[in-house]
Amino acid sequence: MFLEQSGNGIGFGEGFKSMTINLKQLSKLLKLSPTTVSRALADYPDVSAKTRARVKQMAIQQGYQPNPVARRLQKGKTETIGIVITPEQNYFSDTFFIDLLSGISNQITRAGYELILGVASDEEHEMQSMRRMVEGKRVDGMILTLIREQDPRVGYLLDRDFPFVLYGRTRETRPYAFVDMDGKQAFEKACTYLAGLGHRRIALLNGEPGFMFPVGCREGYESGLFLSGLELDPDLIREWKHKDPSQSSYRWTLELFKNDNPPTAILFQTEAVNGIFKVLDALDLQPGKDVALIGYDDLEIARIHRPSLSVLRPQAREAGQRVVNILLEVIKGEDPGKFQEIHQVEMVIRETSLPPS
Amino acid sequence: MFLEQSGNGIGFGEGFKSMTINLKQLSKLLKLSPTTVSRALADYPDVSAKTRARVKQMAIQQGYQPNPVARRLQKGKTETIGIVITPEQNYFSDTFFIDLLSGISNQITRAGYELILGVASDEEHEMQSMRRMVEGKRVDGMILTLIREQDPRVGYLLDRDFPFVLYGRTRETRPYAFVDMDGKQAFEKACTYLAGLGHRRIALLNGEPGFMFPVGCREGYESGLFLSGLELDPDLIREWKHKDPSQSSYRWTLELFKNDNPPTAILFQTEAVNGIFKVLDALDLQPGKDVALIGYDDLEIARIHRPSLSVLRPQAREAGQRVVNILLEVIKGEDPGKFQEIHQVEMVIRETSLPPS
DNA sequence: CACTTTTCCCAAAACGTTTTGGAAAAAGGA
DNA sequence: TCCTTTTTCCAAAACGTTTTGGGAAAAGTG
Repeated sequence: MFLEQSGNGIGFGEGFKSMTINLKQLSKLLKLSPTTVSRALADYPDVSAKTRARVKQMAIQQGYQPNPVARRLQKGKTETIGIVITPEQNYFSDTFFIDLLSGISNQITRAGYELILGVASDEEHEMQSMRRMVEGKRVDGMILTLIREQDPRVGYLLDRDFPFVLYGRTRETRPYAFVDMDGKQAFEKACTYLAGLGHRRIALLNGEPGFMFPVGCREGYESGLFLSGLELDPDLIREWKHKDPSQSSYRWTLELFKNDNPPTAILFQTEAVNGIFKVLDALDLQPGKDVALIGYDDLEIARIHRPSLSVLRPQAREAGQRVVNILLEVIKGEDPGKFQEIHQVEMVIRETSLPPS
Repeated sequence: MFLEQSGNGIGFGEGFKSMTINLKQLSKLLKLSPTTVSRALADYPDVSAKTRARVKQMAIQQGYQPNPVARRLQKGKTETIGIVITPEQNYFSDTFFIDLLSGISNQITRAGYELILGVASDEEHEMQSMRRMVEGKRVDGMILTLIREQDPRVGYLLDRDFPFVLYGRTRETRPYAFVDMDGKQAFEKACTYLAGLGHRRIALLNGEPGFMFPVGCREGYESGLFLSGLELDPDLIREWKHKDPSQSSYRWTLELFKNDNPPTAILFQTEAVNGIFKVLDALDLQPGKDVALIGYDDLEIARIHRPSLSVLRPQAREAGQRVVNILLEVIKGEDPGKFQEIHQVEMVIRETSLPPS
């Protein structure tokens, strides 16, 4: 046996397993009861300052760390939170998502919790993976991303009073906790900015229908047009469809320019970025000069590209941290309805947002 | 209190917490001892077929699932395996990595295990995150990716006999388990293929130095040249440097064509894909027609691009599944040295690998 | 029928913590 | 000095499983 081999020759000498000391052994070393040692380490007031110091010093010296599994059993908590990702939406390969995940992970670690990850190929497996975590008592709370307008996961969790926080929002009347980016404000701001530069034909390449986020973006776009005194032209709006290859971001953008009266500016979601650059290249249009562009998400390519791309920049890391902090509160028993945050999105003006030529 | 509220009004009636039944309650319902119920569910032979059936039926009816935390404590295993990702390397946004992760996750779930995820910003935090998992007794084994030539993680884990499997390889003489892609064979194959088409100036845009994978790729490239009777021109080799913006894939590719005698074909790693397309566009060179291209990883863009991109396609999902199966064996106590797999990489010829014009 | 074997079940211990409910010792008050 | 209060510690129970080590009943065997 590979791991067990070094278990215990003479008492507990060397090797991996024996490097790890438990509470009973530590208390024996200190000639104290496990109770006292446990309470000393947890800073209970009913242990004297002197012994507390002694205990802590010995704990450090011996490299004692309480066994998390045992603590979880006793405390009746898993100290674990779950998330399920769906690689099908290429959403996942956005740096934005990595930033979100990074914020989530770091905050969870800071709290002494664990993040368990499920990878699901579609909606059905997504639900299945979540149910396994929830009903299998594997997590204390769930984080949900990529929220749909009608999202069965939210109803499921609300029905059983299970703690969760959304990154995003859904159509649900019961109160629940969420952190969302203000897509409406962002697109409104970008739209009025472009209109302020003199653009009159502003297109929107929006995210996939069915998801909640594009709804707000469209509202912001329409509101931006209205505030600028511009008419809405339905022909200037395109929606990404992930499953439909005939709607690839390339063809999608191309159609826009087949218009008799093509746009002079484009607002777009991340999904469109590759297609847009290719189409502009193909049509020999200079980004910024011939067509103004403002994208969503500050991808690496947006900074590196020449001309550099103006973008709406969500603070994904910060949002991830907030999601975790809120979830921990909800797990503690706080009312989830108290935690409904809408974060502002910064607009970063670079080189692709010039006035029309 | 939000979650606790429904705990126990009359015995245990309704609400989330009470939906979940434990072994003792189940055994009471069956008028059996917890021992027997536990053993019935685990298919021990010392419980009669009749009662086993009765137990299983009741378990299903009551939706009983053993509390994983309690089982872990008793079994002395966490039933959990850990992985740490580093978003800094933009490696992580490859669909390849998602495929790998997807294979890993699914296989782990199938085994009834859990995958816990750490996100680290640099090498130091990577190590720190791993140590927390290992020394904190939070996992039974580790999966390592993005392996460097000298990788301290491997020595650390070997030193304490802790189970782990590498996706990739490193320079380490002690035996350890790994699953690696045969980059050497892949690049040799691609190189000889291009040479066979008549190309004489074949460039290599390789991955970041310090990592192990590009080493094999370069070997394969050199071996491919040799087998085809071509001379190695150091000027046709470029290496990606993530931290150095002056070495962006764009400038990187551009340099290649500043050569008096530019390449007629390019072999490249994923990191280069954006830069290559941009440079070719800028120089007005048609991929395939003017310059033959074979990339690594079957990214979405490789299929969608016109002309579609010939690639070397690693089977990341399958590799992820193997990694998990091997790790489970190693955790069981099998000798890790027995598990050293090098997987072949398929070459997919599409439209960018034509003879020189 | 008496003895052995097989079948079927279970009480108790164990995993490593934290919490509960004291109890002994020290300190304070009269 | 005696009683009360505070300080400091600890034994035992609990969390929900699985494993250990039988033991009673049923089934074979002669």
